[in-house]
Amino acid sequence: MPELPEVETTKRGLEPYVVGQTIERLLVRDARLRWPVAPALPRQLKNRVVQALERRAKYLLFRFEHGTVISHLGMSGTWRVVADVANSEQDYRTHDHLALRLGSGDELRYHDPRRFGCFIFTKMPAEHPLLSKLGPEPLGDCFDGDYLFARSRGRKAPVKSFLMDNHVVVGVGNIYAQEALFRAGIHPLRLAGRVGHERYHVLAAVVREILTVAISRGGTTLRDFRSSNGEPGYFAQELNVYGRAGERCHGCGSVIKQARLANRTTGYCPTCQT
DNA sequence: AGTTTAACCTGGGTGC
DNA sequence: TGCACCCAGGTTAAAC
Repeated sequence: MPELPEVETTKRGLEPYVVGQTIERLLVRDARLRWPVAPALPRQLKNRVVQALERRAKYLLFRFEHGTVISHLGMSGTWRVVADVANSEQDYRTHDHLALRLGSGDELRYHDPRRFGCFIFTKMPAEHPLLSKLGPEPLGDCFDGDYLFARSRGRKAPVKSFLMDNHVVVGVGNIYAQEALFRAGIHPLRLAGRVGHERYHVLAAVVREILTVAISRGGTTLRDFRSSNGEPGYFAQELNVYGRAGERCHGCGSVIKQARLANRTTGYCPTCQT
């Protein structure tokens, strides 16, 4: 589920429930996430106050006075808020791996069937390997066509791989990489170093627009964090190539093709994308 | 150093 | 029903 827009939506949804709250208890029901949840973590967080909840790339950052929890949703992670938890403590669902009991009486529960997510505490987040090498935010000021053009010179990887590289720019996942390249008219297999300045200008603008629109969609589908999440709609109606192999291009009517790139399915229009 | 590949997991769908 | 396979919104570490 989580691409950048959903992580952002999750962050905005949790924020009012968690910021300023004291962690009364962290319950680790299953520590086997991408990296095991440290046995010391419940003790480290007990009675600490969440100063802020932020997003960097697809990471959620729980800020405390003494450090930061770096959390990721992996491929299948979700958070939800359970209100008045004293009366519903036993209704944990399968794959509810973490439970954060808050001073308010609410409980934040982390659910992740595939367990690709993580929940790591560090005192120096800026130096943490997971964060220190990340590229700029796609919705931030540093990301534009000039930047992409400069970074891509000499690169021989396909432009789609380049766009999905977290060292280049963060938050562009498999769906939005495909959709952005379609809208920019760029073939996903074209070498990054052989895409021109003007096309990178278009690509950067399109990435921004797609993510911005998707965030607005996520905000509507995931607004109620106190009930179980409905499946996000992602803007299924606006999808042009993702999951559409064999169907007709919305632009020209050609049959959408599919390629395998870095083990990821990649749809594209052989006519519109060059 | 840049690029590709394998690996981490569960669950849902498909085909035999 | 069962089973064997393939696929899935991500990312790192290892291998070319």
